[in-house]
Amino acid sequence: MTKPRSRRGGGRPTIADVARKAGVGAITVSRALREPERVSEELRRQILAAVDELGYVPDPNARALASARAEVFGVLVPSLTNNVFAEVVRGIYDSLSDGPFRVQLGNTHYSGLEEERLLQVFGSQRPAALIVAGIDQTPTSRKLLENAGCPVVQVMETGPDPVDMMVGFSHLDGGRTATEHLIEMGYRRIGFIGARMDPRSQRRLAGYRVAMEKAGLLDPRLITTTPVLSSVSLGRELFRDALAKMPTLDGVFCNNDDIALGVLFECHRASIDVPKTIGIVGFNDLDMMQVAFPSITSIRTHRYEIGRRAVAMALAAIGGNRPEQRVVDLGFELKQRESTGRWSI
Amino acid sequence: MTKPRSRRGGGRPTIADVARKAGVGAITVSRALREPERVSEELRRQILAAVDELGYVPDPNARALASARAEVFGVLVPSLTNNVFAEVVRGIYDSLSDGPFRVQLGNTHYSGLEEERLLQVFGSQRPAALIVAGIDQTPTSRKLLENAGCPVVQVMETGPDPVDMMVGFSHLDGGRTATEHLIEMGYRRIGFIGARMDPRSQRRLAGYRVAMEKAGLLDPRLITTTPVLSSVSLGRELFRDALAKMPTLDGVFCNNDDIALGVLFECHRASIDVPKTIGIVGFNDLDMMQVAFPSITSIRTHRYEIGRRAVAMALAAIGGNRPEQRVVDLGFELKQRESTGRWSI
DNA sequence: ATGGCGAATGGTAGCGCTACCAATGGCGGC
DNA sequence: GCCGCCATTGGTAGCGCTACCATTCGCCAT
Repeated sequence: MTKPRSRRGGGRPTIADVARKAGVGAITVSRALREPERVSEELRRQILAAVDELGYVPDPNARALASARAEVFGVLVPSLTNNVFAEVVRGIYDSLSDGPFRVQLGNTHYSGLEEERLLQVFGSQRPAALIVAGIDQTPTSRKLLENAGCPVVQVMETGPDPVDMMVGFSHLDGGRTATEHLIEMGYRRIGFIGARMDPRSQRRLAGYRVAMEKAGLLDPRLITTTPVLSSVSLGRELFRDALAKMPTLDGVFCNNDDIALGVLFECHRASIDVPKTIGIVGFNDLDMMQVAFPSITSIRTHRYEIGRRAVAMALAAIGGNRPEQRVVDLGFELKQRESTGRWSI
Repeated sequence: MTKPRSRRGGGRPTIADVARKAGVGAITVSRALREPERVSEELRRQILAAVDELGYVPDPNARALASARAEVFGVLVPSLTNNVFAEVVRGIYDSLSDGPFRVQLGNTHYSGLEEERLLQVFGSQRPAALIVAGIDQTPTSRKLLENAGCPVVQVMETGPDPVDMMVGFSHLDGGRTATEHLIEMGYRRIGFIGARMDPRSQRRLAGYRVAMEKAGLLDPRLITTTPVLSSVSLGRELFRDALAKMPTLDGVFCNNDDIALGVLFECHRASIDVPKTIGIVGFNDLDMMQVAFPSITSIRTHRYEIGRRAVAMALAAIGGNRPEQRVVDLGFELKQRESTGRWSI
C-alpha cells in the first residue's frame, strides 16, 4: 500500500522512475551512470535516453549515504580574499569542474581552532579527499586528518613530515633567495617588512635571517612585523615605521606583494628613489608587479599550479595509484625587475 | 540477524549509538539536537553528554536525504580571484559560519552555460537557499531558479524583475556618478576604459554614456573596451591604445580599479601628470586606491555587506518571515581623491 | 553431455536520519 | 469520575541510492 508517489521529495524523478521507463532494474541504471562499461551498449543507450527525457539528476546525498563516500573535496584555506589562496582555490575548482566531484570550501581565518572545527564538520561528510593549506596543523587537526580515511594533500609548503601528500615550495628558500638577490645587487641595510606573520611568513623571515647572517648584515632593528592582516596601506605604514627606526635603510624584502606595493607608493610620496635609494623585493609576483613603475622584483610562486597538482594527486590516490612522489616541490622563480636595479637603471 | 555493527560506515557513532547510551529513542536525540526546546531539560542534558562522550557528529547526507532539504547555501559567482566576488563570498561565509549551513560555491567563469550546468547540479541537492551573482540569467537559468523551491537572492546589482530577492546597487548610476565627477572637476575629453565587458561593466559604460551625452561630450572614439579578463597590465595596454587613438585625452573612467592602477602606472612611466594632464577614476575602491600615489578617486562599493545582507535575507526567508523589501539597494560612494584634483593639487 | 566460468542483470537490504503518527501520562474542566 | 488536551516521548516507515549477493545465460573446455 505505497503512497501514490514520493511523499516528501518535490516530485523530482528518481532512479526508480528512470529504471521503470527504461525497463530495467534500478541497479542497472546506477551502474550505467557510474560504470558505463559494465552495462551492455544497448541498455546503456536506453537508460541514457530515459535519463534525458525525465531530466533525472542523481541525488548526491542519497548517493553519499548509500556508498558511505561523498563525492566532495574538502578544501581548507586561511583566507578567501588573499589572492594567493584564491588562485589555489581556482586551480582546484578548474581541475574538478568536469568530474563528479564537488568542492566544500572552508575559511579558517588563520585560526587553528577554526581549522579543527571545520575538519570535524568536513569529516562528518566522509569526503573523497581533503586539501588543506599549510603544514602546521595542531595535534588535534593532524589526528583528524590522519583518521579522515581519504587522501589528504597539504598545500602551499613542503616539509619533512606529510600527513599523506604535499604540494608546495620552500618559503624559507624563497625568503633567502629574495634577500640574497638584494645583497648581490649591492644593498646592505636591508629591512624585512611583514604583516600577518603566519607560519609561511615566519619561514620567509627565517630565510631572510639566514641570508643576512651569512653576509654579516643581520641587525634585529631591520625587522618590522605585525600580526595585523596584510594590505597595501599597511605596507605603507610599516615602511614608515621601518624608516623611522632605521633611517639608513637601503632595501626591503617584503612579506608579500601588497606590502611591497605599499612601500613603493610611500617611496613615490616621499620622493625616495627606487631603486637607487631603496631596493624593493616582493613575494608571490602578482600581475601588477611587472606593471608597477618601477616594476617590482618578486618571487614568483605557482599558486594555480599548486591547486591543480593537489587535485591531480588526490584523484590518483582515489583511483588507487597513489603517486610514488608524495611530496612535490613546485619551486619558485626570482623575477628580477627595476626595483632592485641599483646600478643598471 | 543484524550484523555486528554498521557494515559500511567507518565505525563512527550514529544517532542510534547516542540514543542507546542516553537511554532514549533515536528520534528524541534528533529533536534534542535540532529543536532543543521540545525536549525536557533533563533528557537534553543526558543526550548532549552522550553526544560529547561518543564524539557524535550528525551525518549531513543522511539528514538531507531524510528531510528532503540540505543545509547548504548554493553560491554562484563568475570568478573566484576577482577581489570583488571574493569579498562577497567572504561576507557569505562569515555570516554562515556559526550556523548549521554549509556553502556550496560554484564558479561560472562568466558563462551562462556554465551557470545553467551548476544550477542543475546545485538543484539536485535541494539547497536551503541560492545566491547568484548578477541579474542577467539565461531563460533556462531563470527557470531553474524559479523552480528551485528555496529562497533565491541575486546579488551585486539591483533591477526591476527579481526572481525572488536582490541585494546590490545600480552600476549605471555608479558609472554616471564617476563620469559626472570628472566633468565637474573640469575634465572634458574623458575616456572609458573597460576590460571583460560583462553586463555590469556594460551598465557602467551606459552610465558613462548618459553623463557624457548630457554634457555634450560623448565621442565614440573615447571608448576602449575588450572582452579579455581584466588585469593591471591590461589596464596599462588599453590606456596606451586609448591615448594612441585619442592623444588629447584628459581623463579616464576605468571599468575597475585594476585597470585604473594600470593607467596610473603607465602615466608614471610616460611622465604624464596625474591629475593635471589626466584625471583617473576607478571602480570598487580597493584598499590600494587610497594608498596609491597620487591616490585614486573611485566608486566605493559594499561587497562584503552585500554578501552579509544576502545571507540575512535568505535566512529570514527560510525562517518564514520573508523580508517585505525584496530588493535592497546598498548604493555606493564616490571617494574623491588626488587623481581627479585637477585644480586643487 | 556436463561443468564451470565470466559477463550482464536484478533483488534485497540497508546507509543514518527524520516525517508522521501513535502512545503515554498528567492535569484541568465539567 | 470521565473526557479531552497538551507536553513528551517513541515506533515505523521511508528518503534515493548502492553494496552485496544471487541469478541467468551463453560458451568453451572436458
